[in-house]
Amino acid sequence: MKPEKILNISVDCVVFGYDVTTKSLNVLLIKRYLETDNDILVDDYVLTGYHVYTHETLDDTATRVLKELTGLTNQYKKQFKAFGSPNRLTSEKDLLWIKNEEFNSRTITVAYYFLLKTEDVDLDNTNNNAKWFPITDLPDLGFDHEKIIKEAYKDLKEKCLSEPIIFKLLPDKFTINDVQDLYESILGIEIDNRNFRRKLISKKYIIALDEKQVGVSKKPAQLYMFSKDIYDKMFQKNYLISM
Amino acid sequence: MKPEKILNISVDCVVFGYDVTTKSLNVLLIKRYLETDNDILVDDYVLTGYHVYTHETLDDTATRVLKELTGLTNQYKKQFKAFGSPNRLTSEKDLLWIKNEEFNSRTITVAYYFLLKTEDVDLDNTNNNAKWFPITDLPDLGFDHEKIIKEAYKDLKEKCLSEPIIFKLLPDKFTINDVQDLYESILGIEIDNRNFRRKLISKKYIIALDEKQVGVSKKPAQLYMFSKDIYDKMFQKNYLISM
DNA sequence: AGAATAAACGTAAATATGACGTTTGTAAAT
DNA sequence: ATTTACAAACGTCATATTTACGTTTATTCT
Repeated sequence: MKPEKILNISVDCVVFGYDVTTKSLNVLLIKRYLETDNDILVDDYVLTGYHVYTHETLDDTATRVLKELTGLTNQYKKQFKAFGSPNRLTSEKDLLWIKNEEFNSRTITVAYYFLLKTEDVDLDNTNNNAKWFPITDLPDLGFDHEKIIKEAYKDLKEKCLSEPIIFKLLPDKFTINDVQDLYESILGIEIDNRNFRRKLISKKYIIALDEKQVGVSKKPAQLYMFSKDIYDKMFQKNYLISM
Repeated sequence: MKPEKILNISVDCVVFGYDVTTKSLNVLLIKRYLETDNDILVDDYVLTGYHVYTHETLDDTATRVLKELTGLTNQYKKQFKAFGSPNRLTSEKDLLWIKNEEFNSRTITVAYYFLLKTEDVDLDNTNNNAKWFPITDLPDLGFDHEKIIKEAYKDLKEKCLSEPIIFKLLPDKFTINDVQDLYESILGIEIDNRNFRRKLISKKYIIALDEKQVGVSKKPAQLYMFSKDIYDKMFQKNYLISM
């Protein structure tokens, strides 16, 4: 009962970043481009990913990918799914590209997503042609990366309803409306501001700071922070059966 | 940027089965045994898993594993995590076993869990020495399979709070108390029967049948079924932000 | 000083939850 | 045939949460 052929494993990373000013949930993608004398053969975007070294854990590989892409470490990451359909990479474009990169069988990938602030990434300092795209307006994507992004997004949607991971996407100091805007961006829904406000402020782990927004042209909003310590202490998760 | 060494991939499956009569959530495990003339070298249990063929998807592999283990197809399955630490398989027992089976590098595994009814599995018809163990009383486990089972269980606990997957573990016709017992088994909590009853019956997708239990020595309980159709139709999931 | 506007607060009805006590229907025992 | 045992099934009330709105306040800009 041996496999017919040895398989190759890589880790692909969906990097989510939230831009507070434009209120846009973005994905970081890198440009793929290949041309002959008179033809553009490949011109689209892909996720970053590397092959897994045998001496490292899958988490290590993901961390390495993010480091090389953004220079960042210690960002929230989650392994959300492995993709391994045998015909993942059969489009002409992808085969061309794989030859070009001298890979020979990039079949199975373990996918992670990262949550960070767009402002923490200095795109000019990355060697890759990396660029942010709103999750609602993705470009042409290579391989099966559109599918991978969709699945990551789906997982993020679910996860942000049961855990306070949303704060990983926000600056340390934020307004109530920032949080609401982010929820609305992720879930694609509208939320009543008055009710949302009341509910969020009532949480013990949402701490009002002695600070307000500066440089805004209207009434400046109160700034808050998220206390992971307090959240962890009251960690008796809401085990209500809601179906 | 090539990997130092080609990696091998397998799929391991955690098969959960619920036994309505004993009210026990069980895991199906297979016996691992190896001895020399005067020594027992390996004597424990493991999950079933196979290597991934290049022509099949990961889902296919999982389906194949379940089929060969139980004869069943079309059971609920979920890919919940990939495990790939480089030192997963370093215990003496495991190395011995791997040599014995002529595997040479079983390093990365994509793990699935299945949900089914214990009554659907005919253990006498399986060639493997398969046996059910209560999740609360697992035997000695080989490889890193205890960790994998724990993660599967954790995922199941979370999942059953947000989706009606619990009915995959129950017979088509069940009583309200069956459902409560199962929730209690999975979550390890006690639930007030009167409140649970009220809540469950109020769901439109829980259909009262024109049938009652037979062969019980007390007041026979009303039987119900779960309507996936109705559930799917009212699929506007409870997008409440509960943190 | 006044206008404009986002931030922040308030209220009342409807719904859901949590913690209990009570009644009912059936099989088995007498 | 009546009684008994017992799980199934129903009921109630106080409290908490949600939903759906209207109103006030603080600040910047003109």
